[in-house]
Amino acid sequence: MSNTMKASLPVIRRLPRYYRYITELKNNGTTRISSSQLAHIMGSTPSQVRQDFNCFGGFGQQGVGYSVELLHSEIEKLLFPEGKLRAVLLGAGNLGITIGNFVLKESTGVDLVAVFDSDNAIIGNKLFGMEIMSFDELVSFCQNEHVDIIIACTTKETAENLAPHIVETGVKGIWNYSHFDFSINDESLIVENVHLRDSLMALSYRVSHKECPHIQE
Amino acid sequence: MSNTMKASLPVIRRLPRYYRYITELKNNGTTRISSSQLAHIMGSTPSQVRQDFNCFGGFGQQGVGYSVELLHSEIEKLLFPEGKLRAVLLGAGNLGITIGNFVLKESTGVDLVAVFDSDNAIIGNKLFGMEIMSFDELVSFCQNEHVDIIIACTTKETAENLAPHIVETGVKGIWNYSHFDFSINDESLIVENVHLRDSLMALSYRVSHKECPHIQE
DNA sequence: AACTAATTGATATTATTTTCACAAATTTTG
DNA sequence: CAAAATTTGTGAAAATAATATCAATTAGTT
Repeated sequence: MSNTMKASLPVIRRLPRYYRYITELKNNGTTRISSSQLAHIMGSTPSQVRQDFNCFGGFGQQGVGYSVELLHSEIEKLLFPEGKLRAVLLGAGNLGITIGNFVLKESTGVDLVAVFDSDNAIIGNKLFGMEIMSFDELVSFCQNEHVDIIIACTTKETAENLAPHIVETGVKGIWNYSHFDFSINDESLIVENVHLRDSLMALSYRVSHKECPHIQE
Repeated sequence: MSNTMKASLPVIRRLPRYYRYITELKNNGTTRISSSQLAHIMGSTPSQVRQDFNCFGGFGQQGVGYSVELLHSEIEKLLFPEGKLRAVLLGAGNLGITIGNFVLKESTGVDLVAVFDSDNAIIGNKLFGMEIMSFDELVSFCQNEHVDIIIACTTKETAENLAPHIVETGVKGIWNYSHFDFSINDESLIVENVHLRDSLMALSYRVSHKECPHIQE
């Protein structure tokens, strides 16, 4: 039955939103939903909803719709098939602390297991109940403790310096908040960039060019 | 000469990255660059670079390439055509403080002019040298002080409650960190979502399905 | 038990985005 | 100064993504 081609990046990026809304529906006590209802909530089209789910074999039943319970558990399995991922935080500054807090309190599926920084003044201090470690210990820690992802909240320069060692750590992905673009974006190491400045600039462009994008010649 | 069709969203989202790298080149003292060199830095193709710039009329010279100086100033004009945007921060919690700091210290083109929160315990306190105001004052402040964008760092619930009043404020855009999806995403009000949880989940999916996306039937 | 309405899964079509190909313009070289 | 080497701008082609269509399936109704 299952069609099951590889899901494209646009589809993957919609999965968390499906999960978000379906979790809400589940908590509401809704048990069944149609592609059109879901499309309405998502601001997309019924076709897209069905097409998206069919990338993974299709979770619905013709004539009936989708079971919210089933959708929820299937998408959860897609997002976190191997249980929780183990993450380490690089950079215990303002941003690092905020993101670390977020991961600890508001994220599903990811455990924060260590914090690293370059500043000798704070190494050894406790953060989130963990001792802040030196970057010197990063590679061996990751190798020994089975770390899945690195959360990079450092400066551009620090990220740049660390980059050559990242491959040695054996991690599978980087959640990157630094202004440095980790170029190793192949199958062996996936980089998810959260470039706040870029996002703000894109908003600025769109806000400034709402009407009158450019004069047609 | 200028082709000048409306720039598509993918093009707009690449603009800040161009700006980032071109600023670096400019600071390096590089004066000229070709589309292939720039493509190499950006991890894209020469064609795409040229096509992108041609959305805005094309900044290059045949046989020569692009002037780094000119590219920099032209893209800057595209991103911030009306000078700095005026922004207000909603939510003075952990995330709000971090993002506010970021805007004050690391962003180009955006000024933070006020901070709002719902918590009576902190209203009146100073943050970034500004008195934290109550949400009750939001609409009138925005109307009187010509605010361009709202930075939403509140809870989902607070964002949901505020949503109906956002149109009244007259702002042109929302930089949204809340888990609430502002649905009014039309020409009159542009929403740029920074859904950290979604981004982390997308990373989780990609990390977990690196090899073996799904078995081809 | 047959008929109607609803709804998915799958295929086809359309739209969008990226890449290719080449003429036009410029610089460099012999 | 002509020829060769670059390199952009632009229109065409290819690839990708979104939407529409419709047969197949199910639930409900009379």
